[in-house]
Amino acid sequence: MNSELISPTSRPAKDGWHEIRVRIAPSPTGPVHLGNIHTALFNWLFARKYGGKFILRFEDTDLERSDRKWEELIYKEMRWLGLDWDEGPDVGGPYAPYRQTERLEIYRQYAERLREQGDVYYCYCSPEELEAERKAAEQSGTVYKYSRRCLHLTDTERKAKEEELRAAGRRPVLRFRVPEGVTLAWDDLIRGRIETASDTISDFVIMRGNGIPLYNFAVVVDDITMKISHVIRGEGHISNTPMQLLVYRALGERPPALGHIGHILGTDGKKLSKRNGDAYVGDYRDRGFLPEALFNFLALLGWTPPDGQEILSREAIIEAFELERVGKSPAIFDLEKLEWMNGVYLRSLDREELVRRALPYLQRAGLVGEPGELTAAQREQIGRVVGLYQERIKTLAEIGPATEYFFRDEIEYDAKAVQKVLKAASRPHLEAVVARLEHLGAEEWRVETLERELDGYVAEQGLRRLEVFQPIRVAVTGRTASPPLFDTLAVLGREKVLRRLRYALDHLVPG
RNA sequence: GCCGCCAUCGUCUAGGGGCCUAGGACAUCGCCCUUUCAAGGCGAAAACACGGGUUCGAAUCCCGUUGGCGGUACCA
Repeated sequence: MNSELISPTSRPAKDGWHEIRVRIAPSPTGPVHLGNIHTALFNWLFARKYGGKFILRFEDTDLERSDRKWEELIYKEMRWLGLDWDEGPDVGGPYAPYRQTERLEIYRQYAERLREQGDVYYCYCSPEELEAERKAAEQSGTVYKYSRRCLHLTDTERKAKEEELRAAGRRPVLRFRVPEGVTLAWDDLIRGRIETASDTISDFVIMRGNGIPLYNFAVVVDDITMKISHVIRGEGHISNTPMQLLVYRALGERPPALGHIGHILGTDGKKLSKRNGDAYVGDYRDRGFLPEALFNFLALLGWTPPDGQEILSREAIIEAFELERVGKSPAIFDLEKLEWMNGVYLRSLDREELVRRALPYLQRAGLVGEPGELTAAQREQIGRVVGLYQERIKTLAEIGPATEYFFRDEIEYDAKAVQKVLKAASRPHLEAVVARLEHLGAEEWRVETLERELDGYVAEQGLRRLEVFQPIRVAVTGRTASPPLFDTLAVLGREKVLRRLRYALDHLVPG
């Protein structure tokens, strides 16, 4: 058995790696999936931890689905999360180009070399013929492997096939000749040794007739030519690895260190999708999650720092990050924990920063104008409002609905709240409150004075605060739950409060 | 079907033969604080998938079973 294909398990910067070079190679065919950004994060952390390079490269050989707009989105999401890259299509680098469709000549040369060595051969089979082979294998219950009929063609047969294809306006594909009796093995950075017998692998296509390379070939050529030292990717790639090892071997190259991390799954244990939770990075931005919270949360999916700390700054995560502490089992994405963590980060923001982050969401809710057009006074007022909700929201998207009653003149009254609290029995209390508050001028409208008046009334009448406060609360906010009453009244302002109190007096329900 | 990977509370995980009557976090429940809602404090409930080995001793090592996931493409 041939076992020389072991890739190094060495730790970086400890034995002989001149430079740590890792990469993330997404295909720009759609929105950025959380799983991809998770993989990107781990690569980024690894590079940053060991002073290596983090490279961004696009695998855009799926011509049908690849689009520049998706490339732009990848840039955007990476920047949003704070994952910066040292080399990439936009910033260039010593191993440019970083887009596979611009590297076709490179693949052609490597393919040509493999052909000269006899490691690949032309295959003229049509999709229909291959399909028939597969069907036959399936029916006879044997494992499907390409028949290799094109490998054994005589010269005249080959000529004929060539003509046939040319007439149809097509060219043959290049197929890899998988050797028999070889053990393809590597010591996975996070799973230990993994082995596969080459006999279980069918001769795979490495290049289409049109010169577009296929994944298992292009990825190897890119990693070789870009001098990638460590490949950290999702466990879905484990089954591709043996084929890639074959290509490295044929090319006489030592494979990079390989590490396969677990996938991120939805709550049903299946791949993340709309059904079991949002799958794309942008979804989480829209829902009001802070990038630093998502960063922290994603880092903890499949990795834990030695001290078990959960709330960690970006710097602390880089500092503590070790591939040795990355787990191998898949992780279910727990939205509730993310929400908790987002709340923690939200609460840690200072007032000014909170306003800055909340503004886009308030705007989207139609409650405030363009950030640039706000007066200092308006900004100040927004600050007071969001301040009241800072420890009451888990995501920024909640800020609009939560604070609506501060911004609108007309508010919506929750029907159940009205039924329960705004009863005729509260009339004397509300009237007394209006009478007391009316005397307060706008300049006296402060938490202390409001507290003095309202508590004064409660004390004089020997009431419980709740009896008086809840009707007021529902009258001015439309609901039974709000920030502390005095604060709410103070921020709401004299005019809105008195107007709503009077309105409520006109609309009390029986009881 | 075949090949491969994975398997500790509902979830994320600690644990790498005795320190485990299995620890932490989220969620849940209870109590405290309290003008409501939060936040915060305290506490409770909750797991080593199953079966064989190895060993004086197994959550930790080995084998099998079961389950989940992935691959089996001229997708990446």
